[in-house]
Formats: sequence, C-alpha cells, structure tokens
Amino acid sequence: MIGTTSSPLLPSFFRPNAVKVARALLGAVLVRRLDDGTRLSGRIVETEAYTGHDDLASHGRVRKTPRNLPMWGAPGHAYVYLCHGIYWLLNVVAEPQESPAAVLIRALEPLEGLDRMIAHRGKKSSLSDLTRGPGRLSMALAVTGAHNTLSLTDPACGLWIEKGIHYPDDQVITAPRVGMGKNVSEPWYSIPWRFCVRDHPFVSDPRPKLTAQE
DNA sequence: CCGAGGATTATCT
DNA sequence: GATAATCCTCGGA
Repeated sequence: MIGTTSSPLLPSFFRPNAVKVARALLGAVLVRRLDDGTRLSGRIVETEAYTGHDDLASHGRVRKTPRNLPMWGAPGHAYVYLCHGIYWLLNVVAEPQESPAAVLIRALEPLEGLDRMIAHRGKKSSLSDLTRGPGRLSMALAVTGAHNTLSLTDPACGLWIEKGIHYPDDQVITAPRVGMGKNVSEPWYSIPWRFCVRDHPFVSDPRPKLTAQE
C-alpha cells in the first residue's frame, strides 16, 4: 500500500485564493464512496471560482445566510446547494475560514463505477453526458444536500478529492463563468474564472471558445 | 407574507 | 433556441 494509494488532498491545498484552487483542481480526481463500499470517481475537467464579498456573481456577495454560510467555512469543506429546485451543485470551500470563497466543480471525466453512475442518472443517461455539467455529476455520484458542510479532506465523509494528473497551461482554457444574472456587472460578468481542459469531451455547455492562445 | 429569480437540464420545435 | 420543470432562498412590505 505504499505509494500506489492516493489519499485525500489536505486542507492546505484549498487555502489559496479560489481562483488558484480552481486552476489547481483540474486533473484531480473526485471520489465518492457509496454506503455499500462501491467506489465512484471522475477526473475534474472544468471548474469555476467564486470569491470575495465584491464578486457579484458569488453567493458570498451578501451577508451570511443559512444557505451561503458554508462558504465562510474551513478550506476543503463542501458547499452543496439546490439549483432550480432540482439540481444539487457541488462546490469546494476555498481560502481560510471566514473568507467566503468556493470552487464550483462543473464537469468530470468518468473513471470508476460507470455502471453505478449510469443507474443514478436514470434512463436519460448516455455515456457522453454522464458527468458533463454540475447537476449531472452530482446525480451520477449521488451527491446531495446531505453532503453540505462535510469535510472533503476526511474520507469518512464518503466524498473526497485525490491528486491526479497535471494539465499544463497550454491544455487549459479560461472563460467567463456560466449563468451570470442580469445584476452581475463588470468586471465580474466577464472575468475569466472558468477553467476548462482544452478540447475535452466532458467539458459542459456552453463550450468555451477554442480560440488559439497563440 | 409574498414574489421574483436562480452557479441547470431535458424536451420540445 | 426556447421553454418548462420545480422549489428554495432572499429581500422587501
């Protein structure tokens, strides 16, 4: 068991600002251990950073409320909330305690437990859409509000992140974040805090522009 | 208390 | 591409 078993990333990994953490998470592996011991996992290929009281796109832009409170929590904890009444969205809390910041995990490349993920997704599932999108990946891994505020650095919680591969900068594309509301003004509307693996089939819609980085 | 809107996705045309 | 699904959260009255 030496060297071959990856252990969860430590809280220190998530302590830098959310933008750096979002970039660093590309290539890491999100792991879910089901109650029966089954291991599901996928490689993170798309993230978004939400940080600071100033960021008008972030839930942390307003005072602490019952919903957004986890964003002020310890680095490496989970912030899971319901979107549109249907979909659970998984974020990892970044930055030191009392600094409201999180990284939204938007897409995974499925690695382990594909059959179980397909079962979780129901009849609508196709292999290419399994974990492409934040709502879909939560469904596939059976992540729900029950995971809110849990520590992703503690394997006992059944959900954690392991070190994976490193994507060099020339394989990473940045883009404005998805789903900005009308009350999000510049610079927050266009700031390129969405990180995607270039040309990866599991990056969600809308696909970022593939304009060459020269 | 009530209304508006949402870090989305599936299913139409 | 347009829109419905679906319900919680927040802010204002």
